Amino acid sequence: MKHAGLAVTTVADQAADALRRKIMSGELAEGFSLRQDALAAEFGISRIPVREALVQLEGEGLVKIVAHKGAVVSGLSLDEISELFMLRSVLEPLLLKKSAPKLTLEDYAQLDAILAEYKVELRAQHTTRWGELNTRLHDVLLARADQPRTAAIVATLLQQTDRYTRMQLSLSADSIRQAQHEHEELVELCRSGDVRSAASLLKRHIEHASRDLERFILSNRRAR
Amino acid sequence: MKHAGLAVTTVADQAADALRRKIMSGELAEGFSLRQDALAAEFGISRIPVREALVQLEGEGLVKIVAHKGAVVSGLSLDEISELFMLRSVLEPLLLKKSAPKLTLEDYAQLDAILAEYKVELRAQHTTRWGELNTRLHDVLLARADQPRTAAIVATLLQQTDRYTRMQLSLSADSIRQAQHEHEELVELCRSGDVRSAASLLKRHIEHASRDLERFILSNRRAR
DNA sequence: GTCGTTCAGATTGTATAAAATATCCAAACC
DNA sequence: GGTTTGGATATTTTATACAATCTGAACGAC
Repeated sequence: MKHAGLAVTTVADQAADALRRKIMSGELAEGFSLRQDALAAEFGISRIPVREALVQLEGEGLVKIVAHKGAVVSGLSLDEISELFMLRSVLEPLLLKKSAPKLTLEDYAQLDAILAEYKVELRAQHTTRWGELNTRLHDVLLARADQPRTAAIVATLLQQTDRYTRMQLSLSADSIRQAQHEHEELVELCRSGDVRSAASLLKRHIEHASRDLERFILSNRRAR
Repeated sequence: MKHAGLAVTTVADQAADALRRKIMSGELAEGFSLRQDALAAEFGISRIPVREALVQLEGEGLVKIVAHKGAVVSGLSLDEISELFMLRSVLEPLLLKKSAPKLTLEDYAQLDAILAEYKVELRAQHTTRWGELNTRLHDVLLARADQPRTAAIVATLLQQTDRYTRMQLSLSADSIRQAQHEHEELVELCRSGDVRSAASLLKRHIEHASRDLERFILSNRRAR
């Protein structure tokens, strides 16, 4: 994935990274209008790299550009969110089956570290960090599958669902504990070599998260 | 899908469409270096819309941009091609299951028309048209699934595999007939309401095409 | 002879300025 | 009163001009 690269070379990429972070963190909410000159002024750059950044992000589904009208932070409908989770529930187990047997000791060390930090941050209520850790965990688990295109798609899906997962986690302590528990079990199953069980747990884990989130959104919508 | 829109509003989008067509038709081969000012001169426009077109196409996986080096038509390795077909074999049956029951009489009329034209063009050796018909058939079959994100992903996959499918079809009369036969059976199964069989045939159809293509590429590679 | 360096040429990336387009509000018309 | 047409404003889109970066080859040192 592009934004995983450490040395960002062009201003447009830097702007894309900055915007991506702001959108994913929720600092820029759904439907927020992204005016080019405002962004250019904010970053201290010209509008052309801003435009390119927006085009990039549109490809990732984070913003929507309408010709001669402007760009807005794209919001997902409940149906779309469910669909993205459905896709994850299909694709991630597929990757896990190929990736799990190839995980190295370093990978497991990383996974353990993530799980540990997750546990710590649980008390601190660092919602932004949760999302990062969540995404990172899935990334590491699936990284060894050696299927770059699938991995890229899954990464985009994770990116798009991340916002909503975080929103939900920040308001439901139960969901957090549940996710943490499932993550630990998942890593343990992979370590023990039980790939089939791990894959099916991963599928259930994603479906579970999806159902939770749907319920959360529906109840929240009524409340408004 | 963006390039399905009829009224293209911006020059950048027009350039993207033109480039897309040229790449998919094979007029611009793998690895071909896309110089910005050359393209700008060719289209009679400035370089900025050319740049945006390239960024868009990069998001679709058709070109690869390296900062300060340039853009090239992206070529796929055999592994990547196989991976894309694998993804199609997973996602397309999923869509078909949801789409098939909702297909209208108009849809079937369209499908029949495509099959009929395919049969005619078979004799005429119009390879470019084959690819279009092939993609269109899959598109129509899956259109009613009402899962826009999945459909978008599949559309991109079709787009990227199309080049290679066409290359193979143009050199193997057997493959063409095989595909035609499977397509006809597929439509028939959908019409009869046997969704499960249709989905599994579709999966086999894609896997079959993939195996054929792999063999073709391998033998061709040795020949060089 | 091989390696490192420097410099010219070409190409991409960015900034500034001009053109095209959509939105909004008021005035005229039915 | 409601609808529509016109122009003013804001925003995007494109073009031109300039700066930064890379590539490749010639040159010299070891």
